[in-house]
Amino acid sequence: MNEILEKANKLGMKIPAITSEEIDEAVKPVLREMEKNGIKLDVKVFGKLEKNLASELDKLVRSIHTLAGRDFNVASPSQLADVLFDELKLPTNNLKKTKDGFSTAASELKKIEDQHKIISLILEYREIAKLISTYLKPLPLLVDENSRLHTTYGMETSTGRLNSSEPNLQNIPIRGKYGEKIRSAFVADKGMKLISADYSQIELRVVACLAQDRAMIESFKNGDDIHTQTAAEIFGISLSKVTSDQRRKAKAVNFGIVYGQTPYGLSQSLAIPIDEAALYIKNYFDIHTGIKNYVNKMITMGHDKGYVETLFGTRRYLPNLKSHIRYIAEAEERIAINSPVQGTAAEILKLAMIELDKRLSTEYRVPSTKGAATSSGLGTRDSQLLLTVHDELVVEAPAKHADEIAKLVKEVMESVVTLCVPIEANVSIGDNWNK
DNA sequence: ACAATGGTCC
DNA sequence: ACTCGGACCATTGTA
Repeated sequence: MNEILEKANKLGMKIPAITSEEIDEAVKPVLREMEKNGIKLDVKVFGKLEKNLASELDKLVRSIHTLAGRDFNVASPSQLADVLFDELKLPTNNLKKTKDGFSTAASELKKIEDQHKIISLILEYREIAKLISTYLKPLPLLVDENSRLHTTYGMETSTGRLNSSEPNLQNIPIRGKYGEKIRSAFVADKGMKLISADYSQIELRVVACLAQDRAMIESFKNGDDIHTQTAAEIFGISLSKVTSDQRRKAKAVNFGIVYGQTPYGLSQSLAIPIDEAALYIKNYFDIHTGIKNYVNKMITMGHDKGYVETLFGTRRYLPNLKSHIRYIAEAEERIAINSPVQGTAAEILKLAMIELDKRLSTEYRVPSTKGAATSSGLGTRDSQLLLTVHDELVVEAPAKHADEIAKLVKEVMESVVTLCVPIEANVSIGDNWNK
């Protein structure tokens, strides 16, 4: 048993006596089953959306060419940079540079969005082109005879997370103008429902416990809105005075904590001055001394042992920690901070998958030898795990028993480990992945 | 075939 | 001078 686990159990957390290697062995067959199950895609919805967006895209290209004064390939960053910065002479003050010339990344273009009408059109072009080329066109070509998509899950990431490829079903759009529409095309089969369950702030809860951060543990125990709580702390105001913009900034601070926060990184993600970002971080660490200690501890451990590890013992080796090139060493420090958190969260989800698969097959699955209902009253089809997206599980279940199975999913996810704070899963039932 | 750039997700 | 953690994939443009 590793140090972290020993200490965790002493602190009253109930952590199963199992190693990361054993978790991985046990989750493998579950993954193979999920791959075989697949998820149904409503190809018609995709077809209609593609048609509509293709014509949108066409209009956008024409408008962009008109505003530019000539035809060019909007999808080419180098041609686009020529048009924007050489020909239209848009300001390049705060813009990041690439190897040759200025960046045309969306985050950079947003800084000059009010300088020319063409910018917002380009951003819209990019959004739509992305959806068509990455999702709307390729995915329908991959469905089987039952219109189901089958991904391949891998376990070779450096933190212990799972990955999904061919196709990747872990980056299906959810935000933006068309995210919901795309997700709604992932549907339950006839007579079935999709149950989607995601952990709420699992990584922050994990780091609160790994770091034994008093303030954060208190917040989670109280069931506070963690981002509002953080806003009150870093702005030095009372909870009721927190504005939505302050909450947004605090949310970025909380995300940053898990990534190994730097003033520069926070300033980039919020598009604010570095000084301002540095102040937020300072204020945060003044209150969250546990987190501050955790950060130092992981870096020290990385230096002493050459690796850091998760609750269940997944190791991340850190050969670059002693690099004399500053930014290389600093990047490795952020990895040292993030890996135990991201990796532990991944282990918790794997444990939930293993347990849920077990419960679904013993309690809610029709024996394959018979087509008839069982004593549990289920119909002729199984309930089954379909997808895993880092902190989310998607299950397909007979409509008649969706409520019951949704309760089981939530129960399993929330009790598979007992951390120092409650872990909460939000569950929804619907005909598609949207809800 | 491969690197660079950009973008989607957690 | 210059970066935030982990993935996968599309397109462009060069080799």
